[in-house]
Amino acid sequence: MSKQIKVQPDDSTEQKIKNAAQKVFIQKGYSGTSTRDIADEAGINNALVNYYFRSKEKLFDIVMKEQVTTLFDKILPIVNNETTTLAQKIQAIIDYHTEVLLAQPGISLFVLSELHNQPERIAIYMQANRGLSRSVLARQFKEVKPDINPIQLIMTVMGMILFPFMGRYVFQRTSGLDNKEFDALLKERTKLVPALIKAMLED
Amino acid sequence: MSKQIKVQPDDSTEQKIKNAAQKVFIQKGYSGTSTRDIADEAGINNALVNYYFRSKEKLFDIVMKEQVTTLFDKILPIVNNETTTLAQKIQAIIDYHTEVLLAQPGISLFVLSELHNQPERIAIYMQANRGLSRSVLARQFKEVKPDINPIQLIMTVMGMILFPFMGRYVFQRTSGLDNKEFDALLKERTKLVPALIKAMLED
DNA sequence: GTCTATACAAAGATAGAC
DNA sequence: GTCTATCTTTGTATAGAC
Repeated sequence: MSKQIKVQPDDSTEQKIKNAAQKVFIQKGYSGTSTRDIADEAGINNALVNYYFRSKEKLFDIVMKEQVTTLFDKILPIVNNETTTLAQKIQAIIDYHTEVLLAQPGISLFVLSELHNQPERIAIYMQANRGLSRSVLARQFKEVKPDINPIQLIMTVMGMILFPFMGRYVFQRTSGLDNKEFDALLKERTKLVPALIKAMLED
Repeated sequence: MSKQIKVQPDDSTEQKIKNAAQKVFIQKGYSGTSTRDIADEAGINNALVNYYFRSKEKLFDIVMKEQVTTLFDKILPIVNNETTTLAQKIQAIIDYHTEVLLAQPGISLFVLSELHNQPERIAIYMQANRGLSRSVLARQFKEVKPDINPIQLIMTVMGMILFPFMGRYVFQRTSGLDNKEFDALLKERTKLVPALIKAMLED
């Protein structure tokens, strides 16, 4: 009698294709990926990619939109929270991005790279455009540092957190650290970076 | 009698192809670029690409190696200078990268992206591997901050400088600034970033 | 050295059988 | 809904004329 009531199956063919597409697109980029790669990764016939998503481009749009949302749109509630301090917001952004990227390390490089390769499509992906510079965070920053554009703060925080993930391969090589040790370094940055920003705000 | 003595012509067909390849590869990435794109950009027949460089892959290797050198290897003399202070080194790195990227804004995203897409070829491109962590700069940093891995400093500095160039399109959009204004912001960072790092070293 | 023409392979997409 | 087979386009590379 405890029958499941029509749960969306996460192992439906459509979902399998989407998951596979996300993985392969992030790894190889749009033009480096063939629809056959995706079909192979999903373990299904290559004709089904077109059957479910009409074209490679449409499937890519879906994946890309999701990653842009994860990277940018989801921090909007944080930066527009009226009840938190500036320092709390920064810490929250740092913690969020670190958590996301530890789970899916490739997305920041993927998103920025594809936006660079296809700037004419940026409008399709980015919706919350002026979200950052008109945010509560920007207003709070201006009260402390009226001479500095708030975008400088955003770029600084994001650069310090995201960049090590984007260049991980290089940095891990030059430092000789293994995966576990480097992960520890990345987590250490969730404390190191706020300390730096604190100095920026007080000085 | 004042005859030029065999100057390498920068407008030779071979050079035109290399210049075109650099431009197109940086714009579209390896797999997004066709040899016809390169030939068109160079204004020559597409057969000549293979004639001069044997294959797309070999041509790419040449371009890529050059960009990696520009981005990483060329700062080695700076970080290994025995006569400069830590703060001077950091300022020099910042000034160098800012200058390079203002002239050629795409290279950091290009290099990191291709290294990510083709990690198995990283050995071909990166030679000065342990250069950073065994540098004079690393030694000097350890004297001030023995508890922090010097790679944290490197990642922080590079992240703060390079990241705004990598996400320029996004940030310019969210800030509503035009090209000139955003360039000014980028230059402002050559002073803003060292001030932050100073706080990191003193605290 | 440079061009035209073309061979050859890879990739996106569709038709039609099951 | 899923498969096989195939059409078409695009892209890499080479042969051969000039």
